[in-house]
Amino acid sequence: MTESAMRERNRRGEGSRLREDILDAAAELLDASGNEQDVTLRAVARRVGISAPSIYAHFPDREAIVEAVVDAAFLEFNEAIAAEAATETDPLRRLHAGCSGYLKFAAERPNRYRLLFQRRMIPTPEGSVQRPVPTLRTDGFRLLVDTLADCVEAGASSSTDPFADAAAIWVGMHGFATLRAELCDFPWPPSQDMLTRIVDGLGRITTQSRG
Amino acid sequence: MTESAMRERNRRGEGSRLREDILDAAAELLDASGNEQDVTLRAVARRVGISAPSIYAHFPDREAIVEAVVDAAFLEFNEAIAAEAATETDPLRRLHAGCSGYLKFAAERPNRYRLLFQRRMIPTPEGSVQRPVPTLRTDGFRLLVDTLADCVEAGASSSTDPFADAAAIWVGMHGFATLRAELCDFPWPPSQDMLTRIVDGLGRITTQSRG
DNA sequence: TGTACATCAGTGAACGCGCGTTCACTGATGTAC
DNA sequence: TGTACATCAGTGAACGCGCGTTCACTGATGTAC
Repeated sequence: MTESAMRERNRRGEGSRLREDILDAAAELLDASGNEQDVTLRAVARRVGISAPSIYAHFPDREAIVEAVVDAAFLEFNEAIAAEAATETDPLRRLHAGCSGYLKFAAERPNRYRLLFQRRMIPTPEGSVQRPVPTLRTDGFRLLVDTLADCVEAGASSSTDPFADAAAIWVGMHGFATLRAELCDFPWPPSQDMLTRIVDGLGRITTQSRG
Repeated sequence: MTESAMRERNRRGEGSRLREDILDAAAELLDASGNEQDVTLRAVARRVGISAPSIYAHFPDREAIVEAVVDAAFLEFNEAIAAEAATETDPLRRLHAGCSGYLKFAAERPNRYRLLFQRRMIPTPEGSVQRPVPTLRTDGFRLLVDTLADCVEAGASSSTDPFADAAAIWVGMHGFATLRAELCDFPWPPSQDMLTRIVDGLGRITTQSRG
């Protein structure tokens, strides 16, 4: 990856392509280290093959780069789950498929996943108004609630509070995704086993619906 | 906390008291910031009220301080859970009490909790032997497995694999503890509700055992 | 009881490092005439 | 078709900062005689 040697100046009007390169480099750095603090302006610049100040044409500061990487990661994450869920039509199978996509994303890109839900919150400056959570960051959960509601309607779940039960499933997924990444030596049951335990146990899946 | 002004030199033979002060300061810094990277040698020294090089009499490097704080945190954590569990004799109630202690610790000292299971693993130097996980770090889980096994014996759980089901409960606890700390704005169900969902759902608690 | 001295518990200055950010600049590129 | 020039896409040097770590040191304190 001697990209620095290869990179040549963008042509006129194509300056914004550098923005993409910066985001890609930042995401790669994050995947490699898992530590947000390692995504420094200078490290990103080195990886892209530009000088550090060049970044300021596209991002106001270091934080803005990371923030953009998070948004991109959420987009990928949502798409990965939705794509997996879309392979099934039966609600219960769709629920499992979506959750399987969730775990797959977390297993394949653990550091990217960490970025989504384990990021240190930016301390809100005193007196400032709390920014609302962008819908981008809740799409995955909404799909989960809807799918669980479909399961109830289809008689596959006895849940009386799909929102709360979906929250419980999410909690289980997240716990598994993060602990498995952190404690590789733990004798985890097979991923499919664990998924079934979590989804069926927390989603109040009725026994007879599992043929 | 103008401790720096108050601190005076230890008497002869009491030099090791500084070690405790350093650990306390490091733990406090961590509680305040939640970011392990903020626990710098110099910040710790400032908080204790000593010069930075003084630390080297007690710790070989910065990493060793954090490592010692982690051990101390695990000790506290295990004791908090065991103490809560010890308030009950009925296995199922003991299971709930222990898990409640777990969540309480995580809620009261979220940054200390993060240190336990969300710490970036130290990349093992090439060719070095992997250190075995100290029992200190698995005591909590062992208690969980044993208690769930007691529930099975008492007829309160239909689990056929207490280890795997305990792992699932742990996963749920951890997911709830971390997500709740990270996403304060999410409309979480009450903590007790969530605990019941997780423990009963993943621990295969039989309906009739819940009076 | 007095005193020389070893030891203990630290200090202060300095090192080189990588960082975020600023500033004045440069040189290629497209365009107006 | 040629050329002056505005603009674009960056660069290079410099700033002040806090960091981990090293080194030679200091001054109080307890102890051997």
